[in-house]
Amino acid sequence: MEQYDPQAIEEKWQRVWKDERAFEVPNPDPDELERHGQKTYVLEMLPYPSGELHMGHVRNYMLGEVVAHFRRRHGYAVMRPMGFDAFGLNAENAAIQEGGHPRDVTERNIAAIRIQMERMGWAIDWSRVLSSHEPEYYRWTQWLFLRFFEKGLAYRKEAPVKWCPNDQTVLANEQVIDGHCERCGAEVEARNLEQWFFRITDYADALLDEMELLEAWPERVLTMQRNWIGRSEGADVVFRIEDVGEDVEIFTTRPDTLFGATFFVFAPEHALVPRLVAGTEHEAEVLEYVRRAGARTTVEREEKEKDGVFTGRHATNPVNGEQIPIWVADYVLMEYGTGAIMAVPAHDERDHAFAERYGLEIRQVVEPADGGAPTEGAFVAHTENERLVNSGEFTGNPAPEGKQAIVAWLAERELARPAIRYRLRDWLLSRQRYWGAPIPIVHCEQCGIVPIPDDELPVLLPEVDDYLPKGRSPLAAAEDWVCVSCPSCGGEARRETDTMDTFVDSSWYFIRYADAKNDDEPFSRAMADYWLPVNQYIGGVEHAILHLLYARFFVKVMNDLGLVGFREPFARLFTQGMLYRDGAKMSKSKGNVISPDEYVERYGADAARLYVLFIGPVEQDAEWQDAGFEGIVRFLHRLWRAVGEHARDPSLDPVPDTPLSRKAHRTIAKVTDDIGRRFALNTPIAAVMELVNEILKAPGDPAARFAAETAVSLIQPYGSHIAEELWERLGYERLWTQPWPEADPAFLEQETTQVVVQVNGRIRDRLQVASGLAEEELVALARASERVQSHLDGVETTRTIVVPGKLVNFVTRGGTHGSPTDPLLTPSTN
RNA sequence: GCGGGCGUGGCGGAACUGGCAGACGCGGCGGGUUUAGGUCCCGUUGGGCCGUGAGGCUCUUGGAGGUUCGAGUCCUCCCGCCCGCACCA
Repeated sequence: MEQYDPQAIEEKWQRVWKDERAFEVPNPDPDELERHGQKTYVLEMLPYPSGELHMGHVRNYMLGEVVAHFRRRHGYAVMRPMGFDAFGLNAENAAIQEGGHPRDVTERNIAAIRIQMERMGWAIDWSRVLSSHEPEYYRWTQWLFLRFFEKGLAYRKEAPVKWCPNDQTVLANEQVIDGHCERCGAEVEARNLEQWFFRITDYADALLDEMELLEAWPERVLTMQRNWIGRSEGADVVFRIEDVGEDVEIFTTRPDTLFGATFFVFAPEHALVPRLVAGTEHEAEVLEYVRRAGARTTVEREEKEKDGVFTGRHATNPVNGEQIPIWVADYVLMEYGTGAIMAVPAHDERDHAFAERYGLEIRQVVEPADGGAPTEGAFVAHTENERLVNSGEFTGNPAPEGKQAIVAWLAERELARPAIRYRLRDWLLSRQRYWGAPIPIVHCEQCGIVPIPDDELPVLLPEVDDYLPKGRSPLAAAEDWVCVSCPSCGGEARRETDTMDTFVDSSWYFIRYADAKNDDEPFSRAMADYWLPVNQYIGGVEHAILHLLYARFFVKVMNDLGLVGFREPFARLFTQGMLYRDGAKMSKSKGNVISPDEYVERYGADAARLYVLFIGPVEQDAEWQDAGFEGIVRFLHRLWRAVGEHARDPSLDPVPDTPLSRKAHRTIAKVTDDIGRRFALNTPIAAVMELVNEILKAPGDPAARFAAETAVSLIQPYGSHIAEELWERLGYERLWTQPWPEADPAFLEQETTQVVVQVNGRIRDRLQVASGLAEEELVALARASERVQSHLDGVETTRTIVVPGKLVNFVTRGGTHGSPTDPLLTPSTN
């Protein structure tokens, strides 16, 4: 048999798959959905076409590849589509760097990635391919925006927003990490701007509660989303400021500590602050403080020691009428709650630090239920069981009851009500950038904000000479495009010039795949409901609170609008680990990417396909190591040789019972369990390596051909080309359509098994014994062993543990620290 | 600080429900093929001690305890690393 030539066979099979449309899955006839067989939807997150694929991508897509092949060969119709997240800053910045028009650069990148993907031989249904920058796609993104707008779920308002001075655009809260732009790392600035928002906060509870509908999501991702949504239960409480005749609401999660509120704090940005001090001796000092605080960045505010300034005013604590001093301090944030707090220095670390610094009263009002002497002026952390002290008529109550009682008491006087607050903010979706879907809105002097009628969609992205970011949308420069007549009154109007955040595009693409060619609607509900929710979604954990939260929100809204019949987009989520190199995440900006191209060119796609999975557990990060790659290349050569040596052997039926046929069946069982149940994709490769090694060591085994066929069949999801070629050389056709092999239990059961014999838990011998041997006989055999004898000589056996088919353990008097028990033979509990 | 994860040979990792620790691969060592190097093939490979030898004993999964006949696996405490969240009232 000739040498293994990956280039030749890979080209050959890729052509066959293309010609035969091997991985295209047509949609069923809408009237015959029930008669359709089993189907499944496997999806990996779509790439940004901001460059070419690197090995990190290859690893990601190999996950879906193996799952898709595995399920297809289990008889499922598998939809596994692919697309390109083509709009947005990633692609646009790549275009700016390369110096071309974003469309040209993006489309060039898409073409290059598609070639790479086809060269990897991935079983993708290319008939459903989509790209979010195409009018055929973003037309429906705009259409969906309008549905949201009609329901009041997309709205425009002026608000303090995060501005990235480098990317020259506003950002969503989710895109700000530690005060820095998620994309470019520049420190973000606060600005007051009129922007478009999605009302995701209306869905905060649904996003939390409906996590129960998810079949399998990593706990880590759910936790991140829970933290991000940040639901807190407590109460809004009114503090009256008599001096200026104002009632101010604050939010607290601990209304039971109201008796410990010894001062009151406003955020510097709070609108009431200037009025509070107007004309007083404190005015200059307070306004100066407010000015300085405004100049500080979020990061500076956090890192410095807490400071603030007294206003000279007092607020009334509603529970006891006490007049407490009002301060202004920038550790209180305008963005959360009401921008004002009651300070309870005895039980809040931040308030405590502040009180210590300025000599304010610290009054303990809760204590652990099991007593403990209260220390004057100390910070007392909250505990599981605590009760109120120094709290008037509420003293002695356990904290939870005290909380309710105090709120109820205040509510009767209209001074408080139960309240729930979220950390989650509405999703800021408008961007002052060129490369995105235009927001389909016009601004009319007469009618205000007017949506573009559906039949005028898409609103095409205009051509402009200069698409570089300027701080206002480059679309504004396309004067002809901007000036339109109002769809409502026909008068003069101007188009909205902001574009949509690219996360809008990717919040519904997974439904479009189900009906990708539909020109009349974004997708037919029948097809969407047929394929979705996605059975297995695969992607990086970096999208835990951006894409994955937005997509869930979109689906809930679409469900409420009657567009789809499901509430969650992704039933099962798998987050794969990152591929590192030189200790850093592989990324273009760090310059440490490894392109699959040179490896594919030299060793073939199959070697790369296997190696990215063999490197370690897919859910864990992995460090790229060139050295290990050689091992996979050698294995493929061994596989080629092992199968070649037996390709002309007769195919025996039934397969003889030999060591090799047994090994083959054990391998089937392991690989099937690893892929199907455990989602362990590295160990199946090791198992097939073992099988191949044994074939090479036992050339005369009459089941060698069967073992070789098995190895080929099991490695097919990984090394699809070599497997297909060898399958053909074995005299068969189209392995990708063949049923997955089944392990025959008769071959799994060994005639003899190895039993470990221990004395006091230490291994003294290993015995080959007949399977299913009675316990008594097994013990007798074990006891008869010479090596065991030497350890049992002259000592009394107090106990004998038997695990059938596995182990015998003799326990002797004084042999272990455990207490000896009477019966000579103790049946094992496991 | 809170939440999640991880810690196993020289390296990547295996051991899924407590039952042979180190599968598989890399690297190393020895040998074969080769004019030579590389490739390729075969063998071997956790540490220590004893034995001329076959072999035997013993230690070992970040550390210390515990449960158990038996612990990498379960429990408690500690150490280290990674990730996420964090003046959220």
